[in-house]
Amino acid sequence: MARQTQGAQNDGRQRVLDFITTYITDNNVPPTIREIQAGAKISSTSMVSYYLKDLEKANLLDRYKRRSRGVVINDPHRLSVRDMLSIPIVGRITCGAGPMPTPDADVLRSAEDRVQIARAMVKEGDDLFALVAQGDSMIDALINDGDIVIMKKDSDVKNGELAAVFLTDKNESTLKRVFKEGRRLKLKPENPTLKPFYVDARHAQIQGRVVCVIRQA
Amino acid sequence: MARQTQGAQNDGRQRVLDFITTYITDNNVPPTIREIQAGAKISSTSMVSYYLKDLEKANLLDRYKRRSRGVVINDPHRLSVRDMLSIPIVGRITCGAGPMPTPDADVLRSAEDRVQIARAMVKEGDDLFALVAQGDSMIDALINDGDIVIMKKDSDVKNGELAAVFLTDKNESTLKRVFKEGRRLKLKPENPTLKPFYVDARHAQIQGRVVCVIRQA
DNA sequence: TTGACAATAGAACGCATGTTCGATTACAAT
DNA sequence: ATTGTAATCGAACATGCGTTCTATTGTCAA
Repeated sequence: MARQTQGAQNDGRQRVLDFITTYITDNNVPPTIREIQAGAKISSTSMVSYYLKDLEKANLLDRYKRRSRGVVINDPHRLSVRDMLSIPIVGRITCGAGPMPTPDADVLRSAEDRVQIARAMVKEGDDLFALVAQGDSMIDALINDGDIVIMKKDSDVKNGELAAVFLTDKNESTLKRVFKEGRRLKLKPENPTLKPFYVDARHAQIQGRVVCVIRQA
Repeated sequence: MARQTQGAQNDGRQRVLDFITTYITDNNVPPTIREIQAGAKISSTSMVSYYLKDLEKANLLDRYKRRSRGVVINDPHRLSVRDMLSIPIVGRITCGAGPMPTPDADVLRSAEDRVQIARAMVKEGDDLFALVAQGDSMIDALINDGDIVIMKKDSDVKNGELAAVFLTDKNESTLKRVFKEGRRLKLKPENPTLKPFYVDARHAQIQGRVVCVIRQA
């Protein structure tokens, strides 16, 4: 059974751990020993050090020795800013007439609206931009009005990837799964109830590959 | 025109700013003056201080006086851990027979798989859980096999919200926009090409509201 | 009780780190 | 050249902050 003091000690330990956690999320910086002492109501810095050593042994946190604010929470679920991407929304897609807006450097930088997504959600983090779907014209790609489509700029895609294709003869863009079949492209709607169709590869121009679709309620 | 030295100074300033930015994303902690000095190749700590004062005046960063590592980048695009949510994936939905898995406390805590999304993406951050769509049975909700559906647990929804409804007489769940019309519910597919249908409110049980749908390529 | 040991205090020690300041150099305008 | 100002340097100074050490108390087992 647990000793009486064990309870008190765990209390202190827990308070320290909790304080550090909330302090980091609030301040984006770990606290100092003395800040922990004050915030977690510990009676002395040596007690904080004592608990810290304990928590480190229990693998609940890591420490950088002799470095100021050198304590990090050891939680696999814990997120860091590295895990997030902020992607500029460069325009709208109608999937109707005309090519879709392509992002140049200026637009990317000046973009006010952005989507934040987890880096884990996409394989590659470069050359990404986002578009807002407009209208019902992309139902067959399972994309609804208002959906945010995150794309990677690319002029070529692998077989079976969902991509934006500009059809020069029809002067319109469309989102389909692309399969190269000799001189023609098979364009397969994302909607499995619809049939694929075929176009001449010379009249099709790949604009980018769909990386992620986000629909907010 | 700019002076010759102006260029050199801006170089230093820029190097300092860049170093701080990358240091923070790498270490989750701002650097010390001397770390900046070494990392940005500045010749003395007083020069770092000089640049820092400049950058602060230019509103590119904020500082906490006399605090170790007391420098923060002032970038509205910059994210912090507060901006993110980590949502447990509690199971799969087939939208076929049976109710969909509902999350109890145990499942939530033990969930290994999680989705990270920006807090800005959802209005409320509590009581969220995620499901992975399975099969093609939710095409009329514009949800595809493998999509991640983020839901808020709730037994009631506002008119017009996309919700998971369990139909007791058919013993199956479905995702539809729900409109209360007296004693019956209008269930409208998210797919605008499909017609809504009606059920008796006594045979329908709302399980939660769809907050966000994420499709990865 | 007594011995062993965890828990606690308090303070001092020493390196880490932000700050300051006088001296020096570089450059542009006069 | 001269002068004013920005840029730079080096070093000292003053805290900030982690660490350590000794002494004391509390608790359990024998």
